[in-house]
Amino acid sequence: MDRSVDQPLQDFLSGYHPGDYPAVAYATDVVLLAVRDGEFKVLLARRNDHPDKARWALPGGFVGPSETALDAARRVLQEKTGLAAFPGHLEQLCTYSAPDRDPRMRVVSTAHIGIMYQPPEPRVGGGVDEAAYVSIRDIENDSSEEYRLAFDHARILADAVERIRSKIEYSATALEFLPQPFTIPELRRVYEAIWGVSLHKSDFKRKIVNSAHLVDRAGRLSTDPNPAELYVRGKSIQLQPPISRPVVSRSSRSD
Amino acid sequence: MDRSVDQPLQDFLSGYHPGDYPAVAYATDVVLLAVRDGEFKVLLARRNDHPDKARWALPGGFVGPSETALDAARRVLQEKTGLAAFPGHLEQLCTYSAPDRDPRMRVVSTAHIGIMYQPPEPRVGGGVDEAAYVSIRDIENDSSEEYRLAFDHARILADAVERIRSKIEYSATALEFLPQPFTIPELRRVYEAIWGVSLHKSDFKRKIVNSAHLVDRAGRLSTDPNPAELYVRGKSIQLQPPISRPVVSRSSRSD
DNA sequence: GTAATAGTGTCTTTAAGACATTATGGA
DNA sequence: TCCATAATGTCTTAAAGACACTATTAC
Repeated sequence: MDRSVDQPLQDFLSGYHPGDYPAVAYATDVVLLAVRDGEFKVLLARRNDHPDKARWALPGGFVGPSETALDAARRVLQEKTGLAAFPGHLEQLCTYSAPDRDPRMRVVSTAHIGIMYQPPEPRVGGGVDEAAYVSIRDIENDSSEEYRLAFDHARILADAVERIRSKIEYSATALEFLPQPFTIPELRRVYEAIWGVSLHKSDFKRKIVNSAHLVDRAGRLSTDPNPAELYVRGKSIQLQPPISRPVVSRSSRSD
Repeated sequence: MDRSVDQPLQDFLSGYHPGDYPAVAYATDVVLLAVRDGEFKVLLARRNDHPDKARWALPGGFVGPSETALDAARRVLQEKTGLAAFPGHLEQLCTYSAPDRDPRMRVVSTAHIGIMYQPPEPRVGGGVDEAAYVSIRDIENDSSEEYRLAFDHARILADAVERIRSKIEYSATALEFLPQPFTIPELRRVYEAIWGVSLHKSDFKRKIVNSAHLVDRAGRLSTDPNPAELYVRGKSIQLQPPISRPVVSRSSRSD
């Protein structure tokens, strides 16, 4: 336990001496998730410089001196999507602090999960030549090196995906993937895309509609063949009792 | 959106220029939770210097240059408990990055939750005069200023407590508060202390024992009046189906 | 004996899971 | 007419929640 700059608890609690603490670069990485074309996808940008040149990476950036990490994540999303204000859900995922996670210098990064409905085509430029929404399943089942992400971003993405797959079991998070109003079958397809399974229609509807104050009815105005009833979010952010995720969680649907 | 050092995404993805990024001090705060004397408690240390002099605070410290935040949290716990190796459960909670959360300078802190069985009396010294395990309920119901914590530690503690109250519903986390082996009634008292409710004995036992591979039987060796059966952790880290927390979550039990 | 605690059994209500059936409108 | 999709109804099995009861030992 002999560390060169091993700053014990007491220094933090009883006073500090400017310069005694190790400084780090503080950044954020953003996992923007969406269901596009019936598939669970993530926004990636291809690196065009070393290290990990030409690999796919999560969008990210440094946190400014007057920003919180959440502010910085929101700004990164605005820049990448081109939207004036990021309209979706944004939450903190986890902080990655391995000293060697970036070979250039010490960068501590607080990753965030963003969720929005139908994000526009990503912006390129400013040093990024290629950005795209990539299928999560393609990344998970990647046997080539095509989708081996830069830095520790594979780990970050896996953590984000698992967080969301778990969270939609017991919360209203899945509604973030849809516009308002939405139909129950649309919501079911969100679950099916995220979990990679197919769900029974009637059981699914019963669970959603019976969960207290999760969704409220909002008429029936769709122009579909057989128009489904419309719903909007209710005041509850919990799905109780939870909807249980089938055991298989990847590559088990229509392939 | 005019920020003085507003480092856009492209700088991070396409290269960097040393010195262009804002440096921060990186720290960890630790919420060490335990059930002691039948009460849900947290380890606090009283500050003996400004700012927030004489207020209770969470133990914490800077993250060393070769440490992860988790390493630093483990080290802080070793120092505070006096144990050679922290024997309990340790997980990341959340990162707090408000620019003004410490009035002295910018300190970004990744908070952690520690859980252990029967932590020893905390160590004092090294600039800390008083450290104690304080009842969560006393903090939550504090009408005086006695337990107004330093910095943003009230928020961190509230987040940690809610995380654990929620997590024991669906995971094996509650077992971390007990030694091995343990009895079902002991485990029930852990739930009762954390949630601040009383639970039905038979229903509780049925849920725990029926949850697949959560606990395994390990004989009956207790010296209690009517010795209860002993159990050890099973291989499952999930409690499925979850055990639902009663609606009231504070100050509703024996007071 | 009484009190305290551990454990068992059971009954009712509720939800889950599977599946059959009806309704609507387009190709 | 056939097909795709939305919605309803129902039947069986399993779990939740409430509660009654027995067993063991300290006092």
